[in-house]
Amino acid sequence: MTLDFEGLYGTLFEAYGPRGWWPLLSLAGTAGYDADGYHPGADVASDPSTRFEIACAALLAQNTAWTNAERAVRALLERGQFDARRLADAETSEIEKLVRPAGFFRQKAARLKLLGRFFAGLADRTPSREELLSIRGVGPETADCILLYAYGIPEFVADAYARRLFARLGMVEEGIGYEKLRTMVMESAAFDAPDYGESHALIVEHAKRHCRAEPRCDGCVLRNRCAYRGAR
DNA sequence: AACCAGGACGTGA
DNA sequence: TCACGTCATGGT
Repeated sequence: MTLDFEGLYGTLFEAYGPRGWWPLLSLAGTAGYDADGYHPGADVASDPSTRFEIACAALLAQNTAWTNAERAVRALLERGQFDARRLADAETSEIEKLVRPAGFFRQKAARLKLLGRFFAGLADRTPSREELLSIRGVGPETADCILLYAYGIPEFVADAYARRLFARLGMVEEGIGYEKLRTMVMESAAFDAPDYGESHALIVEHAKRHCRAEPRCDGCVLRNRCAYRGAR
C-alpha cells in the first residue's frame, strides 16, 4: 500500500483552502483573525499566554466537539487570560465551573491546573515531546498539537480522524495506532510546521464534512480513491 | 433517542 | 502490549 500523503494534502487544500489553525480566541476580531479566532495566512503570535491558550484548548478539545470546547476556552479567557501560574493556583471548583461545557469537566479542570504548573515552570524554554507526554492529561495528540501549533515544531497529528481517513482510503491497515501512523507519515513526507499544521486542519475539516463515523460520500473529493466509493 | 465529538488513563489479562 | 471501562456535555 502506498502512502501518497502529499497528494492527499494537495487535494484537500484545493478543496477547502487554508483553515487558519490553531484558532486563537484571545485574538478573535483583531487584524487577520476572524470572529472565531481563525487566521488563514497570518503568523501565529508566539507569546507565553498564546502558547498556553493553545495547550489548554487542545486539552479541552479531547474527545469533545470543538463548539463545546470553545465555550470553555471563552469562559477561561474572560477570567484567567491564560496565565499559567494563575490557573495553577486557581480554585479547582472555580475551574470546573468554567470548563463544564467541554465535558469530562472534573478531569479537565484538574489536568488544566497541572498544565498550568508545568507551563509556569517552563518559562521561555521549548518543551520536548517526552516532557509533554509526562504531564497527566497530555497524550500523543495533545502533545503534538502543542508542539506544532504553539512552538512551530513539525509534527504530524495522527488523530482518530486521520487514522479513519487513511484506513478508508486504503493507505494504512485498519486499526493502525497513533505512533505508527505518525512515524509513517513523517518518514514519507518532508513537511514543515505550517504544512503539517494545515494538513491536520484539512483532515479535520474533511472528516467533519464527509469522512464521519457514518460516511457522507456525496461531494467527497476523495471518492475516486476510496474503498467507500459508491457505498453511500 | 442513540450516537458522536479535534483522547487519555487505569485496570486486568 | 492491548482491549475495555470510565470520564460528561451538547448537537444531530
